[in-house]
Amino acid sequence: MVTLRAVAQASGVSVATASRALNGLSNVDPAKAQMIRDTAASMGYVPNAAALSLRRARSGNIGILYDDEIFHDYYALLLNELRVETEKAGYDMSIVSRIMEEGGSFYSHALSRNLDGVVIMQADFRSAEIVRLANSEVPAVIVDCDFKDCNVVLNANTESMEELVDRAYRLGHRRLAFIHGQHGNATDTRLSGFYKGCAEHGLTVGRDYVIQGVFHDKESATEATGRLLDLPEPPTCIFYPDDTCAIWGMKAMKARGLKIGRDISAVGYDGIRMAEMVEPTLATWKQDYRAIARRTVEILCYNIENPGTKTAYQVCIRGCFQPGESLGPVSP
Amino acid sequence: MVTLRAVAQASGVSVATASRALNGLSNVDPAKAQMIRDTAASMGYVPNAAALSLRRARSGNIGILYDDEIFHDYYALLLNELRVETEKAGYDMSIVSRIMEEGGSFYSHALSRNLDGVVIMQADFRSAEIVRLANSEVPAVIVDCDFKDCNVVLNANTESMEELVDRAYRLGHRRLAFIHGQHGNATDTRLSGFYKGCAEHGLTVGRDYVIQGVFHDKESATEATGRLLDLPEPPTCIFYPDDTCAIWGMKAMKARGLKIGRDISAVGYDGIRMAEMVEPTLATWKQDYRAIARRTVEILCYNIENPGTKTAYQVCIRGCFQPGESLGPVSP
DNA sequence: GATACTGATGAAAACGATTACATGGGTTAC
DNA sequence: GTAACCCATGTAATCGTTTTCATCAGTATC
Repeated sequence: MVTLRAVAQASGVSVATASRALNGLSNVDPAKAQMIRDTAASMGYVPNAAALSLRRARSGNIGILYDDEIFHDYYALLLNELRVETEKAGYDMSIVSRIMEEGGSFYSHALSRNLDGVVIMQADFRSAEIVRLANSEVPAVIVDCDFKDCNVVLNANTESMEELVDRAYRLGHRRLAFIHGQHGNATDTRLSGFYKGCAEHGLTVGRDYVIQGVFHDKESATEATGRLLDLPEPPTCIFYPDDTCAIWGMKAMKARGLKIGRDISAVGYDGIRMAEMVEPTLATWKQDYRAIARRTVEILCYNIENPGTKTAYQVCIRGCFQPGESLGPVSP
Repeated sequence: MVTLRAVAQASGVSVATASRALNGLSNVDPAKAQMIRDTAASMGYVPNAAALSLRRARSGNIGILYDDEIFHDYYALLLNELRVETEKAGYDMSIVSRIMEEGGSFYSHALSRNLDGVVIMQADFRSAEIVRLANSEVPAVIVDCDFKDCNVVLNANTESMEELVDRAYRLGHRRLAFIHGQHGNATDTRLSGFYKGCAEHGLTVGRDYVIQGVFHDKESATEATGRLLDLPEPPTCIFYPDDTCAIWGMKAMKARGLKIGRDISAVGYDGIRMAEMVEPTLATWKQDYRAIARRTVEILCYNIENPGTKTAYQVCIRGCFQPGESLGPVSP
């Protein structure tokens, strides 16, 4: 590790001058500055991040927090965009999960690591720990969970569900079912959009038509789909908590010999890549991953660069309907 | 940020004693030590990682390096397991991609960030930069590329392709085609396994039956599949560079009215989750993501904890065949 | 009772950078 | 010719830890 001191010695100047030259400060003789920069480059000098971080209480690191299961497509896609944006903004991205907790906490971890800011991407939003972190002095942005007095970037769950219902309605569907995920912000807002959309068209939603499932889960999707299809008056269109569930659901439909898009329709959520790969292609709601990441990092950076001014942005990213063969006109 | 000095003052001892107490060193009065620990806890003291890192030239950070496209399932799954393992080993995981490069390099980035070690997960392995990093004093493990004198964790590409060919052969397939990815370690070793497997069974492989495609790419998979099916004597079984390509290929087959698993067989690679979700399910080679990650981190940690002893482990992770409906007996 | 030893504690250096302040030579102004 | 000023440069403090070394009281040994 070649230090600034070494560069200074090699250049025959003090560390102060070397530092100034390398940082391009004005008050140093241009010729000498160039010489210093050259020697630094030739020696392969790179500033020590730890020293910098110590000196200016800034680490240049942004932490991405989540519980687990990063590999689901939604998270993978989002994470990828977050990485692009954080790097664009000049930060490194550390992903921190829960496993390391042996008495440690997200909050103290953030503090100890000097994380300049954190993105809470997926977590048990009801845990005291998350609440503490979100309301602490550490700049934070929460994705897809509506926290009071915090920066949140939300998906327009209610509006999107409404639009999906509307699209189904306009294709003639009148008996709509919704298999939703575990309760929480995302599910609750989606449910609300679902009911709202139905109400707007004067559709009654039977109690049996709304089933709680499990996000990304094969068994639950298969079972719930079966239960709906067994109803005396089965739905003509089923909404799923996410694309993965929808695809498993479609498998269950096919297994019963139903022709998807004609006998029955299926609608996913998230717009993962698989949606266009399955057959039939899955109609779904495509999240705008790039926009989510961009706004998240934007807000986070603003909070980092303006310490003291705690903001509470509430941004909503809409996304858009992604057509697919799985949603067809209701058969007469 | 509550510092050690503050804790020491509050406890009425020197920072040295406070440090010793918190680190559980023996030479401090037990009662006093407990008192110090209590005050530290009550004040919410957390050690400053930057200071630690500066003091002990260790950051507790492991860097995961790759070019881009982290969101493909293979990388997402691997990344997830890597995270689990690094956290188990007590490290944080930073993902570093290429975008930040504005004259900066992976190598100097690793140096400046005090990264204790790096995993080179995906990159242009021919670039001078990667070669320099891999051969530098920074502990490094390379995944799925065979570097001389470096720690590498490889997939048993040759053996797995051989086994896949053998399985197809035993199902009666005699005309095997291989759409492979861009050249590089993975592709070359797979090709070698493919030819070896064919040779063992005395199969001749026509020049037209081996096509260079593009990893994870829809267009290339579709086009190459079409080209193979248009041959006067089309293959009875097509191997693909990865599952994504195989799935697109299957779509092309279906589009021609072929019944997959009977008229034609398709075999993927990687064993991503989508493989069991498509219809027909995709026969593929399932990577042992957990084992890859475990060994990678294990070797990396060994190198970190034994500085100076540069190892050059060559570990091979086998994975296993994952059956699927897409590979069936050849029709008579 | 003097000497050596032990064990707890504190003072201070060190890690590698930035930066406030001091210094000193050269220029300008009267 | 002297005062005032400017600009380049160096000295040293600082960030929060760990750790070496010194100190000092108490105890054991002869």
